Amino acid sequence: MRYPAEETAEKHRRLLNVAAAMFRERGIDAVSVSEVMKGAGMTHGAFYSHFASKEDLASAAIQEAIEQSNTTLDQALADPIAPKEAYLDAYLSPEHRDRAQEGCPLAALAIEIGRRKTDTPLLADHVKALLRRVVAGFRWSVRGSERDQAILMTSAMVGAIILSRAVGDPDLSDEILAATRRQLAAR
Amino acid sequence: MRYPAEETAEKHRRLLNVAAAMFRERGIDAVSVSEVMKGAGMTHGAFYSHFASKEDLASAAIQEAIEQSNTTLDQALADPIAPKEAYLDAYLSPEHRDRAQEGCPLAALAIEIGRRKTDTPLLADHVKALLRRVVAGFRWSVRGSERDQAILMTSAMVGAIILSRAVGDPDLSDEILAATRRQLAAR
DNA sequence: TGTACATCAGTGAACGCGCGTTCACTGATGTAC
DNA sequence: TGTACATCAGTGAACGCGCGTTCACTGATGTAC
Repeated sequence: MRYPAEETAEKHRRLLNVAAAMFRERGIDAVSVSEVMKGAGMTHGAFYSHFASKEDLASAAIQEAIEQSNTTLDQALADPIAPKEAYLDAYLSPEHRDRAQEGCPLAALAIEIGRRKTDTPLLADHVKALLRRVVAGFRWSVRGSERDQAILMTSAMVGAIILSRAVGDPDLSDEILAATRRQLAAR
Repeated sequence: MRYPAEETAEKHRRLLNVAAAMFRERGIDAVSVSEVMKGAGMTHGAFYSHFASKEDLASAAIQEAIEQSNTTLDQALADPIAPKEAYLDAYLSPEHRDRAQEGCPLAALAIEIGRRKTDTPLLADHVKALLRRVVAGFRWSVRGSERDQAILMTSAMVGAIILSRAVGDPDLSDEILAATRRQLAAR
């Protein structure tokens, strides 16, 4: 049967949010179309009224996750005293490590996206924009190499979250986050 | 038919090497048992004469990849002049980025291993040993925080390779490697 | 404003396919005598 | 040293299963008049 336009748009939005969360938590390949549809309260057949393919959903969900994650940086940049420290605190926190489904898409999907190639441009644009904002928005101790420092910071943050999730050991995991935070805040 | 013991052991070794390479290149989930067997020149049925399950092969192949990757650090530590710079040069090189199949298992599999949980202890032990050797084997500019510096270095190296593989853009990819290298060498 | 009908998002059965795993079978090797 | 036979790695067909995708059907909505 036909449905009201606003209801359809709302379901589409719900689908994107559910997919963006499930993909980040478990990986794109490991999540089935049926699971996403079930998560949004529908049956799998309706999927193709919203997206042309799973590949298509993946791109849209990655874009959605990128947009969501940008608000974390927005909030840190709004900190009048120490935006860099606010960003480090939020990103390198045990909460972020334990909640991949609403966390940084780079830390959750970068390896998988690197392999599927289709969505690498999406990530490239995101990283470029991220670096630009980080270079301009944070205070850097060494002059002249701001962009290099922003790249090191980004690499280390992404790497630290990934490693903290990959080592089961809670002590080592916490230490990786804390040490990376200390080192990056000290510069 | 029965086969000579040495021939069987050789096939087992070949299986491990093929799996360690294919898993790093394409991810554990994306590689099928049949593909690994074909890569080792056998048919899929023989797989269960060598491993109890794909899960079992995954653990063994991760261990194999870890051991292989340790020789990269061995070589750098053997450098009499600048072991840290030698390690950074080898790890943060375009060659390493482009050859995941023979590269660092952390950069290739950390996210997937973080999700499957079974093999997180393997990675924890690897990271602990890696940090110990890096702390002891490299020269550190700031005294007292050697372990923190080693953790930042490891996080940044792993993150930089993952990001350099995830952004399609060749210029940005090269820049991420070069900037991370410059920043880590400067300390 | 009321009526007739085309639209199309959602349902659930069905599709072909490749997955991990099992199994009956083969036959040279390694062992017992 | 020669003979008889148990072993077991490898083959390839077959298993059930879940995947992404397709399809005939439904029926309230939105549109045309």
